[in-house]
Amino acid sequence: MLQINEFKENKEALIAGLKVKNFPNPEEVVEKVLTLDAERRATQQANDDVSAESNSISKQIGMLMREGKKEEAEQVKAKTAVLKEESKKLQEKLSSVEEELQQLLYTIPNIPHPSVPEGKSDEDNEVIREFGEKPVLSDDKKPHWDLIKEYDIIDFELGNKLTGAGFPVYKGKGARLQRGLINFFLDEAEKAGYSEVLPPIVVNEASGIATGQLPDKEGQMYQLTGHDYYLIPTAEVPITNMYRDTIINEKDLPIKNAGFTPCFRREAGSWGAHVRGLNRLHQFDKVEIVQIAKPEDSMAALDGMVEHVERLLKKLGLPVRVLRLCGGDLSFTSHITYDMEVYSAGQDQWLEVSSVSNFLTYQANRLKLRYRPEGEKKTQLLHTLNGSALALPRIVATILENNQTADGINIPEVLVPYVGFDKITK
RNA sequence: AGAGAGGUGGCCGAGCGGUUUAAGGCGCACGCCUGGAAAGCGUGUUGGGUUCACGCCCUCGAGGGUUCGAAUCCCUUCCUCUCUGCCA
Repeated sequence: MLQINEFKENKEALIAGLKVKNFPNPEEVVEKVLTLDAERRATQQANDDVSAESNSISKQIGMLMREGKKEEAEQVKAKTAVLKEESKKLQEKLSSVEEELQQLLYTIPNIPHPSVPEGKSDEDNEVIREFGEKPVLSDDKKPHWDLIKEYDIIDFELGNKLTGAGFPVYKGKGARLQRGLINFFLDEAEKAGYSEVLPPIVVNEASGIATGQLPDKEGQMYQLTGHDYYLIPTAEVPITNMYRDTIINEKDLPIKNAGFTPCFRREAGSWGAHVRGLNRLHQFDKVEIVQIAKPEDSMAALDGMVEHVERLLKKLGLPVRVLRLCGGDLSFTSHITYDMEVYSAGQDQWLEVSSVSNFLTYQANRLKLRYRPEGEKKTQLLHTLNGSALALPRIVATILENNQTADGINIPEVLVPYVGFDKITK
């Protein structure tokens, strides 16, 4: 969530930013935050004063007791009743004001970067780069949902039997391709300086709150019964939360981690032709990259992450376009996001395969993730960033569709050592 | 899962109702000493709220309670260790 300081110091910029994000009534909400904060401070101060007084009385009683002056002690004790009453009231008020402020802050999204274009939906996203050749396929080209049946490499019906819709079974060369891609992505991340982690795919409530999935987006996650545990929608959640409640040494920054996990999304309500086959699943595999950077370095770190993802896509030989998301399409917690889409020739569609974002201190504030700048007394919040590098299903779909030939599907050269074959045939 | 023992500062570890303002040690930082170093001596060393600042308040796993006063007593909860059970 945003820091109170941002409201005090950059009120106008903040209101303008909220407008870009299509947040309703920003002026009103910002004023409300400032009012609540002033109330919080006043109440806190009043309560502290009462505490100071009762502390001093208690010490006095202690001293009198030690000296054996019981009657005097009793007399002083009588004074505390009023203070107790007062303190109780103030504390109740304080926690209700704090709660209200907290809840309000939870509803306020992150502020977009100045370069983020205005806009309502994904149609207003800005294409900033395009590269890679679209393949020229014969007229009998097929979408991947036909190809996977033809070559028997991914089985949706079998997944239906085991679980339900959106949980496919990868078989034979399909499974092998999946495993090869994961290793390829992890190796490339390692080469780019990301240190590998393999985190749990089940997380608790505190983790969900810190990265912004909770409160209110629990509908998107699968929850375990009997626990406040959730299946992760992305490795961002466990990896970023590794640094919850920590103060990082400046010399250890930036922190760069990469991790492979399965991801689980309920995707309630989405249906239709554009989500056929591998385009949208309830369980899918993804390699995620995460960085924790000093504020002054985070935008450069973001560029580095985008470059890394672009390099992967180039190596796979896929046609790519890079989008800068508009205010309306930007996620709740994001300051700026670049989406990478690949052109999937069999279905003639651009598919999002990566989303790279800088969250500034928005997550770090909930995470209490800080460092102490050289020579400073106070700690400072860090910036968190993450990106998919990459999400597998749509990459698989595109590889299959774009490399289909009459006698099989060619595997991109860079993957051949990883999968152990260069063609998928019948 | 059952029984028992525990969770105290960067780390070890004392404290079990009032000079705790958390002893003592280790580590770390700075200073003195030294030709230089080691040793020794001295000072500092959780995080947060509020304040121009001094200060004040909160923080002994977390949350409640008892009390004038809680690290200390009571309840709830989470976690760790040992034994038993189960198990890849």
